[in-house]
Amino acid sequence: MSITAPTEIDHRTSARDRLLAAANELFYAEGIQTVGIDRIIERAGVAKASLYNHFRSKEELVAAYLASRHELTTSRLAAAMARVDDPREKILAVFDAQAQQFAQADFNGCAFTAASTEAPRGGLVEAAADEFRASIRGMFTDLAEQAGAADPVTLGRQLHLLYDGAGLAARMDRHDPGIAPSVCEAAESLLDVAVYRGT
Amino acid sequence: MSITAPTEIDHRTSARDRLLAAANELFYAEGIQTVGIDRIIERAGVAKASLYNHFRSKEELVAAYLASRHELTTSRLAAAMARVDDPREKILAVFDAQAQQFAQADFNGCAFTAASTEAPRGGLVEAAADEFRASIRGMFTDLAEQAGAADPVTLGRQLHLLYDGAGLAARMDRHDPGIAPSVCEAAESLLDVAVYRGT
DNA sequence: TTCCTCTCAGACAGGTCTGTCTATCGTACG
DNA sequence: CGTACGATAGACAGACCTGTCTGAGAGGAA
Repeated sequence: MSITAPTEIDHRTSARDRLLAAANELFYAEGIQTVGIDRIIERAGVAKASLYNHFRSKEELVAAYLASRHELTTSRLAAAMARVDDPREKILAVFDAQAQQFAQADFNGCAFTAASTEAPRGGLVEAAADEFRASIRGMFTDLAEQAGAADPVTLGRQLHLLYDGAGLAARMDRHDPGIAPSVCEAAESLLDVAVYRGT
Repeated sequence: MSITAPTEIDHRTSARDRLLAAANELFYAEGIQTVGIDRIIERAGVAKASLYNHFRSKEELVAAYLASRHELTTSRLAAAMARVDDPREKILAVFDAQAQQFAQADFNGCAFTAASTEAPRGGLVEAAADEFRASIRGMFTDLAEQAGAADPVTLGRQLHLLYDGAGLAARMDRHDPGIAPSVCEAAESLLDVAVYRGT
């Protein structure tokens, strides 16, 4: 855990990007309340006035951090789905991509869930979380429909439940390696029953 | 909630109980970081010195709050399970009891999950969360075995994943009424596949 | 009575935080 | 060359936090 230079700060990149990178690292690893503005600007190598020049408040910085997470996660899932053709395999590819995240050393659960428990209700964080969840939900519902589920809305919901539970358990149980296989098995079971195909 | 009897001992436990009740309300509804000691003692009608007479620190008060939650939740689930005989119905009774919690107006997700995202790693909160999760996991594994699952450990894990996901989704999606039925259906599907019984 | 213990109300210290402001520095551009 | 602008370092205000301490009150026990 080298405090000195965990990430090389490239002063050619804009102050805004450096702030977002620092926010990503620190907010995700340690939480929003415990990481103060001073730590962000120190890591980013940026003056405090510059931060408040790019973002009106800490909450806006948090919202930008979540927006970047949203983009990163959905594009990663989209890439995983694009690698296969069969809808059923696309669903499994999503859970596979999720499992790869669990294996990362810096994995710390869903950023939106964590931010939502720390932020006040009705703010920018809640809005960002709602948007993210709607996106994931839509993805699963579409996949359920393509896979031929009799009730795509319900199967989409169930897959989302599984996705949520997996992310939460992986954080709470600290990378328990037994989670990922159980998740994939469960997804297949839910699929089988919903598509009425038998095992 | 014991009625106050004017003995010395009851006065002592009364202050402690009032503090725990206040902690339960405020920590659960608003989070641990955002609720300060002053709000706790004001709600409990207790002096600050009395709080630090009963608990060495805020973290210890939080740990006591989580311990009371642990006891409350596990006894509620045990009562729900005791009402039926068939192991399969016991499993559904657990998810039914959980769904009843979702319907409560003050439901705000899993207290252990929330506390864990706010607390530093390696403290009393993490220990309490680990204990709680192990208890729930053991319950599901036992039920899976009683239900005749071919692989009770895996089914127990999957039911736990479902339980986690349901609690998380119910908070993030703000009591979406579609969650509970989907959870029960999913539990049945997982059971059916694991017990090899067909639908 | 006197003592002893618990309680209350609140001041206080020492630290944190966000957001604003000043004052200086470097550099691009007219 | 001169000017304008963005960035920097850091002080500052105002609010919050936890945990300690003081002083006083109430009630049971010797």
